[in-house]
Amino acid sequence: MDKGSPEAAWREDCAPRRVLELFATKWTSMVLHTLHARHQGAARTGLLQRSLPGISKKMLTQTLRDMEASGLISRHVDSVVPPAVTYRLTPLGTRCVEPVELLYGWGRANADALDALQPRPSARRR
Amino acid sequence: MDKGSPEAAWREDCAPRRVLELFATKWTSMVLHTLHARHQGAARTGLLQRSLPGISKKMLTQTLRDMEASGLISRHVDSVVPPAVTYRLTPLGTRCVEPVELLYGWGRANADALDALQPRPSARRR
DNA sequence: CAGGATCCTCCACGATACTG
DNA sequence: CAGTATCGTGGAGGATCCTG
Repeated sequence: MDKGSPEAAWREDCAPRRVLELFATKWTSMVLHTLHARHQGAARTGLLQRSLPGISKKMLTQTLRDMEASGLISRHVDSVVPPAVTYRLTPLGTRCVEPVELLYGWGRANADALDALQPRPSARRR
Repeated sequence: MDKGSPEAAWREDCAPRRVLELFATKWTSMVLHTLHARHQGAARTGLLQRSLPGISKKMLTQTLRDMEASGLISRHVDSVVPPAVTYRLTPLGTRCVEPVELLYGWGRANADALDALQPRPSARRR
């Protein structure tokens, strides 16, 4: 592990940085939060989609795929006839939930302050 | 689109959700981390850019603007002749650092597991 | 029900050049 | 040094149809 860079900051491919980039997606953190806070760490695809207003089936699947590849969740195919797929938080993912929940809680705690400041998240001047 | 579903989950415009979307950007979390962990909560523009390999001047400014609008940081113009602008974490921003640092720490702690799982962050197969 | 395959839109992001 | 303006691009993200 070469950490000798004086001022060179963290390399672009270091693990923490890749983690932060993992969450630089629209749905990753919200899927994680929903899975944990609303479904005790396990839920089927349809339920997840219903729990995430606005997400498209494509993005749900894609996000779940990425999270699975990152070891945050695991995929379980229960049945066969009408496919019943359940996603569960892995131990790794469960440990990762804590920071996200803190961020979420921070948002709730400061909702008023945030509402007062931000007129609209997407309303950027043109 | 029918709104007001009974189990419609969290509304799309609730504060926590907007917070998570705030961090669904490439640089927000990294600017926050850098500002806190490497510069004790205050740094000038140039230093920030040098601390964030790969960021463009445009994105730096834009990210800083958004963070300022969200109350995470404050902007201080020190001099006049050669502009010397310093950005500082606000109390709000400082409290927000904790979750991000946890996420960052989680990445460091599980770097090996993450490296083993993820072949390449940008190499998405379809 | 889960999710692949397609097509398309739009904006996040980057490179460059310019101002004060 | 800090910031803006402009332009171009990739790819995230959405809608729709189709499969087992």
